[in-house]
Amino acid sequence: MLRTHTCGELNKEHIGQTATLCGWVDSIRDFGGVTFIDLRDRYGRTQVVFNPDARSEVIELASKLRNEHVIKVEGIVRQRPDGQFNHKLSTGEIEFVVNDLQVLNECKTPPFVPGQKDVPGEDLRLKHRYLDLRREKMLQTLQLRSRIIKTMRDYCADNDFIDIETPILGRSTPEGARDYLVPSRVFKGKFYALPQSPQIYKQIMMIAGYDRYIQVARCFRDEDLRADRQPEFTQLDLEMSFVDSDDVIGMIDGLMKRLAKDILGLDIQLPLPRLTYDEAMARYGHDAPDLRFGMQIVDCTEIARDCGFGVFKSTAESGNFVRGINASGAASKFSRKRIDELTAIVKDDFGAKGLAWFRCEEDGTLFSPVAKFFSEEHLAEIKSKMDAQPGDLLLFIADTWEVSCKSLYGIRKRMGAELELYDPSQMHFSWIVEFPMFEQVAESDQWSAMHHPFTAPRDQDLKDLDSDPGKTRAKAYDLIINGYEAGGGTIRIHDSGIQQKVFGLLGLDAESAQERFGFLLDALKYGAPPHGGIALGIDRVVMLFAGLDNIRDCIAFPKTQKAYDMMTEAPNLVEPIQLEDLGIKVSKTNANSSP
RNA sequence: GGCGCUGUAGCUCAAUUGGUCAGAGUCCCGGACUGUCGAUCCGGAGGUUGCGGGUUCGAGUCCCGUCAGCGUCGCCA
Repeated sequence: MLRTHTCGELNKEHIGQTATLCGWVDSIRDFGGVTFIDLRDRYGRTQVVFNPDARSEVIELASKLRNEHVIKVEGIVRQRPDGQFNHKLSTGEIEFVVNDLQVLNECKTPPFVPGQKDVPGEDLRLKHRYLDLRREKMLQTLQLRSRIIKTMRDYCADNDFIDIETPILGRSTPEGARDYLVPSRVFKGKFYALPQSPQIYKQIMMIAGYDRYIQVARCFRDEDLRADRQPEFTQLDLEMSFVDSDDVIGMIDGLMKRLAKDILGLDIQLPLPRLTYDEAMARYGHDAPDLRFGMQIVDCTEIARDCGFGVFKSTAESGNFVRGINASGAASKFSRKRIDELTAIVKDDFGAKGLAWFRCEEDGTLFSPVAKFFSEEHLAEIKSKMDAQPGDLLLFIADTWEVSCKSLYGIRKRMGAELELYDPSQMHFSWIVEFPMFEQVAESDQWSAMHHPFTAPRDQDLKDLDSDPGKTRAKAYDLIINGYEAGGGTIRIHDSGIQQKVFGLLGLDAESAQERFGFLLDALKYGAPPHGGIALGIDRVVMLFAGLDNIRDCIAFPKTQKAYDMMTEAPNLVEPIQLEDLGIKVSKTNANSSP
């Protein structure tokens, strides 16, 4: 080792000792005579002092030091003078007096310095990620990530889970997200697919008798990115045999309790609250609601049915819904202009036809541009149903169930943040359960799997599989943290007969099901135990535990919104010979898309 | 693919309604300074305002296109 200690290690216990430190120059304070340098590494910062009585070569060399040079210093640990302790540093009671200095490597003038107050633009950070990762915040987040994953692994190991790796080069399966494909050189014209998740492999492991499996698994989905979505991401993938929903949920409850305690020092109550899918949609308009605040959706369709406002009345009469939320105390904070902005959002983003609003005045009356279409009685009914108090703002969407859900969810989410209805550091864990097995494919009588085609229906719903597929509820559960889907799982079908039936409903005939999933269907016939599991989005969990608002900041080398790696410039062109080897001819290139 | 925000010095940002608006801090270069820890002080260098058109007497500012980053809808079993 070039060093005897790290930059976060020395303290008053070491006073008088000689030591050698290595690190990056974090800042320089040159007084002509004495010069101070903060030396930084992963572990901390140590103030390094160059005194005027040092050897002249050392002083000469020190005067040439610049930010981010990598140096090695030998010297003596000394207590700082009285009143000059730096309580922000773990090493703040001592300083390191240099006898000898060696510049291990210089640093070009960097585009930005890790210690600067203002965070540089994200494109610059991604291009020079090696500099960005030196920033304290990035270091903390990646350390937090490491601790979270370790806690997950420890917890699973304590519960007899076995960690098994599954292939990255797999087979493309229908449905789901777009696959990332890898061409085969040997089988020209054929492709591997990178796993969207290790779903099928872990089920096979159950059939093989490895009754508790986990994997910290990299997953790949070629879909458009979001703040909480990257093309490659990491899951804690977990599967158990001889279990039902409650067993898996209970196992994850325990994991969340341990994570909250070990990582955040929080005590959370178990069992975590559960909400059915139907309740979540009715109250919050979404299957991953942020439950840190109320502002629940209220259905006013019945009042609307016989009111004088044509939009409301016709909506109710056509079998659609008039629902609203009470933005408590928002009347003064939301000007006419801000309401217009909300209206634009629900129209543009969710296809709503409009946004009706009422303001509850000081005297308790409801003011609204459309109030004139309502009788006193109807206004009173609305006020009572919405529990409107003076200063409240009521917002209504009259539309289909789907549009009203999306719109009100969107508004609620925005208002909750803007009105500061919750403490951003608060953590709320919950489960959404009893998802529908199927959802109707738009404008057709075709069904698609809400989760995936191996999801088991609830036992009491088996009878509906033939008669009323839309009514069947699945043994599916999503873990929600602060309005984010942090994980989701299901109990799987372990009966090949039921599996065939579900495939049938999904429009997969026996032949094509056999063609695509034959190996799984076969395996199910060779003694498959009842089993189920879950996958947690580790990047999202880290994001939430770190209090961040995007997962790029919890990933060492993330990609941009176009799935581009600004540092390595991937994806990129390959040599013609490589394509030739693969038997691939590129017919269309996007010359405009740089670089 | 749609909608929106952003793009000005290496970096972070500023620049009334289109009119000495090319500016600050920091970084960089040179100098001063023996106790700072966001050191301080003096001096200097540094920009074709992302790119391409257009409107105008005049564009960083307005319009159109385009590129990039971000947010979002679609999409993500």
